[in-house]
Amino acid sequence: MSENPPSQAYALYHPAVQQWIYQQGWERLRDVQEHAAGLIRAGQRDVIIASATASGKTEAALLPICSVLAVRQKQGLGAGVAALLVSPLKALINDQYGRIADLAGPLGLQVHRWHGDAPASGKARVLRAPQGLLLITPESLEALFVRHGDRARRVFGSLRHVIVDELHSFIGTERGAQLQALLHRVEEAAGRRVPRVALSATLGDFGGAAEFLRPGGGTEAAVVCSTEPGGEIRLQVRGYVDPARPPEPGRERADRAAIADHLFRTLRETDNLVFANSRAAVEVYADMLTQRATQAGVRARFLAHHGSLSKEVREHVEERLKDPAAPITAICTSTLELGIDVGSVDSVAQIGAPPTVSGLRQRLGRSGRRPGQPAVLRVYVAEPELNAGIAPADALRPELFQTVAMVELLTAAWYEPPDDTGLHLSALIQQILSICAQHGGARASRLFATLCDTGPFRRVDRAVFAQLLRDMGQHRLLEQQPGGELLPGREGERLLGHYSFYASFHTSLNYRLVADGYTLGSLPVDRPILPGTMLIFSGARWRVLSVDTAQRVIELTAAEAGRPPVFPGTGGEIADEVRRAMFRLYRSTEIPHYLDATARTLLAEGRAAFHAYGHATRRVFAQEAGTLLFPWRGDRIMNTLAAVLGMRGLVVGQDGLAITIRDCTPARLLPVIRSLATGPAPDPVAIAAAVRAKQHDKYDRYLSENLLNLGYAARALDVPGAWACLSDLADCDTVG
DNA sequence: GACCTGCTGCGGCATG
Repeated sequence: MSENPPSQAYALYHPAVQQWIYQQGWERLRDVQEHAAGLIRAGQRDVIIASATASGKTEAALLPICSVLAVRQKQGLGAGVAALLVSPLKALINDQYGRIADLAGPLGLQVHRWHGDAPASGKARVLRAPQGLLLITPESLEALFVRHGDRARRVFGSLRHVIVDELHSFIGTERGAQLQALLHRVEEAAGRRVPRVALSATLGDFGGAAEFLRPGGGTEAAVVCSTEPGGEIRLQVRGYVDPARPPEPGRERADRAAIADHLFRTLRETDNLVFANSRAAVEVYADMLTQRATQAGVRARFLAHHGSLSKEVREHVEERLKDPAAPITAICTSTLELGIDVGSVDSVAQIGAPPTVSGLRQRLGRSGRRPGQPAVLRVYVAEPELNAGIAPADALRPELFQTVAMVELLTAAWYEPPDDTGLHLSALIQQILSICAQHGGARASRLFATLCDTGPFRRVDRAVFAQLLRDMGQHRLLEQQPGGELLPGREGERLLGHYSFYASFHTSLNYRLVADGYTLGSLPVDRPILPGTMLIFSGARWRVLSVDTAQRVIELTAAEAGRPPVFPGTGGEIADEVRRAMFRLYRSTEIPHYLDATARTLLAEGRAAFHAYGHATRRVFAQEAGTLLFPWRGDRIMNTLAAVLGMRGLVVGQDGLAITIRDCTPARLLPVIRSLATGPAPDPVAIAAAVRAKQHDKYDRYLSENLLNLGYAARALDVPGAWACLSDLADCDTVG
C-alpha cells in the first residue's frame, strides 16, 4: 500500500484486519472501502454502498465491522450475534462464508451460516451459544422467529450491525416486504435501533433505496457510491429477419439459425454467457449450438442453465465456467445475473430485447472484470419480414426500438427506479401469522403498531388492517380469545406447521425429470406430459419413457429429436421511461453507432412506418376489426387506460405497444376519451374492481374482493399518469 | 409474452 496516498480507512482498521489486507496482496483500497469505513465504524447512520459487481462492496462493509467487533471481542462480548448478514441466495452465502471466516477467524470472531442446505449442527450452535457473524436468508430468519421465537431476544440481544446483500433484488417485491418486517422484528428483539448497511450494484434512485432499507427513515442514510471509472464497454446490436414463410417441419427457423451460427462462430473458443428471455429459448439455443459443435467436430461446449434444472446440473455448469482449462458457453436465464461467482467471462450475449435496464446492466457486468479487459455485449434482435401483410405493430420494429431505448438509458446510467407502492398484503398475512407464532399470540393493536404504524406496511391504514384481520378470521387463519388475544386458527396452524410457510412466494408441485438415474431437473405438474413425447431439456434431446404420477417422476432416454417443454409464466412490466425513450427514438434521426447493417435497416424501417402511419402526430388509428390506441407510456398507465375504457363498455385488449378496441371506430372512441379526460379521475379501487383475475401472491387467496382491489390498484395501476395521458390523447387527435 | 429466490423435523441407517 506504499505506492498510493496514505489511506485514512486503513488506519481505522484493526491491526489484524490490516494484516489480512496485506496477505490478500491488495495494492490499495477501493474508493467505496475508503469512504465507507468511517461511517460504518461510527455505527450511527444506515449506509448504502453502491458500486459495480466485484468492486469490493462486501469488504467495504465487513472490514470496518470486523474491526469494531474485534475490539469488543477483546473487551469480552456478551452472548448474542454481533453482526447479521442477510443474503438473497444460498449460493452467495456459501461463496462468502469461507472468505468471511478467513477474515474473522484470526480476530476470534465466529462465523455461522444458516440456510436450508446448511448443516443443522451450526444452527443448533447459534441457538445454544449465539455470537459472532450470522449469514442467513430471509426464509431462514423467518423460520428462526417461528420455531425459536423464545430465543430471539437471546440471539439478537447484543446485535451491532445488519448488512443486506444485493438490496436491489428485494425492492418492490413480497420478499422485500418480508425482509423489512424481519429486520424490524430483529430490532425489536435487540431492543434498540441497529444500523443497516445495504450493498447493491444497480440502484436507480438512492433516496428510494434508502427509504426501502429503513421505512420512514430513509433521509438519514448515507450513500457511498463508487466514482472509480468503469472499464471499456464494447457493444453491438445485431438485427435479424424472421421470414414470413414458416420453416419446413423439422428445420430451424432462419433467424434463429443465423443467430446460432453467429454465436457459434464467435463464442466457440472462449468463456461466455448467453442470456435468453425464457427457459424454452435457453433450451432451443443450447440444442442448436450443441448440434453445430457436434457437426463441426469441435469440443466447444454449450450448456443450459436455468431455474428448472437440478442443482447438480447447474453447479456443473458453474464449475465449468470457473475452470480455465476448457472454455464453455452457458446459455442461461436470469439465474446467472446475480452475484454467484463464475469468474469473469469473455463476453455476454443477450437474445431478444432485455427485460429491464437494470437487468441488462447486471448481465453486462459479468464480463470485463479482469484488469484491462473490456466488457463485451452483443444483443441479437429478430423482427418479422416486412411484407404487405405485416401487422402495423410489427412494422414499427418494437423489439429493436425497445432494445436501443434500453441501451441508451443504460449508457445514461438510468435504471428502473425502486418502486415500492405495493401494499404487499400477502406478505402482511404471513407476518401476522409469524408474529402470533413467535409470541404465542398477539393483540391486534400490537400487530398494527409493529407492522404498520412503525413498521414496513405503512400504506396499510387501520380500516384496511381491520378488514384483513376479519378476512383472516373468516378463513380460520386466526381466532380471537375471549380476552382479545389473537391466535393462529386451524388453517393458520396448518400453514405454520409446514416448512413451505417461510417463503413469501409461491411454488408449484413439480415432476422430477430423471435420465439413467440422474435428476436433470423439474417441470410443473400442471403441464402434463405423455410417454413418447420428444423433449429438449438441459440442452439435450430426450424421449419420455414413463410418467409416474404418484411419485411425480418422468423418466427420459436419449433421443434424436425433441422440442422444448412449455414452461408457465406471465409477462413482465415495462417502465414508463422506457416507452418514452422509444417514442423519442422513433422521432429522432440519429443512428446509434453500435447497430450492425441489418439493425440499421430495421431502425430505418421502424422510423419509416412510424411516420407513414402518422404516429408523430396521432395516437388513434382505424383498423378493420376496430381501433388501435398508442399511448407510448409504461405498462401501469396502459393497464389503467384499458380498464377505464372497459368500464365504458368497450371490448379492450392489450397488445404490446397498443391498446386494441374491438368493433369500435375512432369516431366512437374519441368522444369517450375526451369525456374521460375532462371528468374527474375515479378512485383507483373502483377501476381495480373492473379487472378480473387479481390474485397474484402466495396468500392472496385469503383476501376479500375489496382488499384484492386495493392491492391490485397499488401494484398495477397509475391513475394520475393515465389521466395526464388521456388529456394528451384528447388534445392530440382529431378524428382520423 | 418472463425470470428468479426458499424451507423443518425426524426416522432410519452407518460409523466411530
